[in-house]
Amino acid sequence: MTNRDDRLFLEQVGFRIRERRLELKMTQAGLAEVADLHRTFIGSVERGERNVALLSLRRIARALRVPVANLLGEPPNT
Amino acid sequence: MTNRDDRLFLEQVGFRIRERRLELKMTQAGLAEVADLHRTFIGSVERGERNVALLSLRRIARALRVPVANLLGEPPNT
DNA sequence: GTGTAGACTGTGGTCGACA
DNA sequence: TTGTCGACCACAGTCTACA
Repeated sequence: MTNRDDRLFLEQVGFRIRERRLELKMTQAGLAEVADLHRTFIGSVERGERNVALLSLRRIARALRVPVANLLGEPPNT
Repeated sequence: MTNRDDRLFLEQVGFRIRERRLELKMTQAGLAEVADLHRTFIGSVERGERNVALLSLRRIARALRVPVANLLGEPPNT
């Protein structure tokens, strides 16, 4: 558990967060402050090292002004 | 932290999980087995008592054969 | 500006038992 | 069949410090 597939998924989520953050020209520290999370934690999430909890992901999504779903990289649906 | 808004969000996610589970005529124990999570944990998630982690939410979504985004109850976007 | 490392606290998640 | 109640362990998330 935390097999290859899981890691890949978390890495993709992390990558989308980073992409969006850079799009907004924010730093990790800046995002951390808006999301009310710690800077080092944001960094490890972006690297796909953390199995982030739903409420934290939502805080990040809000700080990036996108729906949580946009960070998941799933096919749009139903 | 775990303010009213957060609780409401988790409750909505929980409700969507329960809705979908009943649609598939599964029991909590049945869902738990397919998702490889514990029965009591599924129950508490459905009640919105748990800030479920992303990988666990994904396991649940897969067991319910829906994208994770479908459980979030967000407006479709971008 | 970011990654890493370590120590720490709270809670995600397991499990068994009983209503 | 589901909710609840502990007891328990792993890890989410904080924080400081240094490259």
